[in-house]
Amino acid sequence: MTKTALRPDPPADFYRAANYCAEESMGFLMKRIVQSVVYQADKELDLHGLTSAQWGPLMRLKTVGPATVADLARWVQLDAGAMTRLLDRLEKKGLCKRVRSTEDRRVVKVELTTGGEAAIAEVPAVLAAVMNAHLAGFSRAEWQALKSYLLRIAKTGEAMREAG
Amino acid sequence: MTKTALRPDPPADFYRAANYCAEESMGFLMKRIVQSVVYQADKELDLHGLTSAQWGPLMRLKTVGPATVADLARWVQLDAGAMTRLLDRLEKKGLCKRVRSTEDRRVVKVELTTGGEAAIAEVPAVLAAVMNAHLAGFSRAEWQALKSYLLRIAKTGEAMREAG
DNA sequence: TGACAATAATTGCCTAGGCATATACATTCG
DNA sequence: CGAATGTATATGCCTAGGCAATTATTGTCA
Repeated sequence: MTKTALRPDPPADFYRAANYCAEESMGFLMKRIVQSVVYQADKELDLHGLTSAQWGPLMRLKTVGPATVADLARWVQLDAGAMTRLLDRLEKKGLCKRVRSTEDRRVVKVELTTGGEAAIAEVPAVLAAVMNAHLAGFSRAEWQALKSYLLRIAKTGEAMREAG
Repeated sequence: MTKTALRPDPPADFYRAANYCAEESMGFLMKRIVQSVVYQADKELDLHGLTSAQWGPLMRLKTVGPATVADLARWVQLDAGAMTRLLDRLEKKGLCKRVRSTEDRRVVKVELTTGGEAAIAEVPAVLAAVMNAHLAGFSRAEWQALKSYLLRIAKTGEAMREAG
């Protein structure tokens, strides 16, 4: 590793305590946007019997195949205990099933059932539509810029969490 | 109103159902970022006895003065019932107090107490610091661009909600 | 081997939010 | 005036997440 890799960029100095205004805050705006996106997506997907908390893990299973409880919890940034109970609800609905691993009998592999596959069939289309709707008026270049900003911030946040 | 004001921009077509990828999704990234910001802010503010749900309404009271339950609920995008209970907890801690209005005896004005003022004293500094830390490496121009993107998306989302 | 630490999942207890409903008050309209 | 309707807040019931402790299993090391 080089010196620059070890030294991340210093914090910015855009926001000041003295004149802090929520409406101009990146966090505040993003929270509103996320709420709006979730609300719109939920409105569509409720019809398929899925809540906003539930399609995340199912989609993950669809893309990466069977996964452990811990994997899924990390993916949706959820407490392991909460994930256990979320899987209880999903399993009760027959959307996934738990299989105790034979190599390591501590771990449980979670698999998507055919019912689960059917349940999330519409999810990508709904998410794409909701996202596109929120980006009305954006040029492709603006969208790319936005995405790169978000990726950078997410990465910085992740580094902060790892550093403690 | 002009014709253009009546016709909002059509949805974008950046995301497609067929190759939808969560990691590239605006919503997914923003959710992660918000979680990171809230986590970092909470870590600091827990020391002052405040949770992430609690400083929002208190800050609102600080900036706009006494407000009604409905006002506060709208501000933090919360159910009115949830806000009632949140205020119960805040009042029990002595951070705010409810005053039944005399003009309209249905409404309750919520006021910040001196204890509440003290509790949120550090909030703007903490939020500014957390936000700045997440924006490490950003130029002022990039930050401005990001803010304008977020404002546009938030506005579009709000319009969608109003339109139903 | 056997004690001990580490890891995966689960469970209990707490706070917390959404939705429907209840209660109290206000406004409107016949 | 008085019934109907609307509005502000509060309450009950449900789902849901964070944290700490528990259980079962695996790995480590003297």
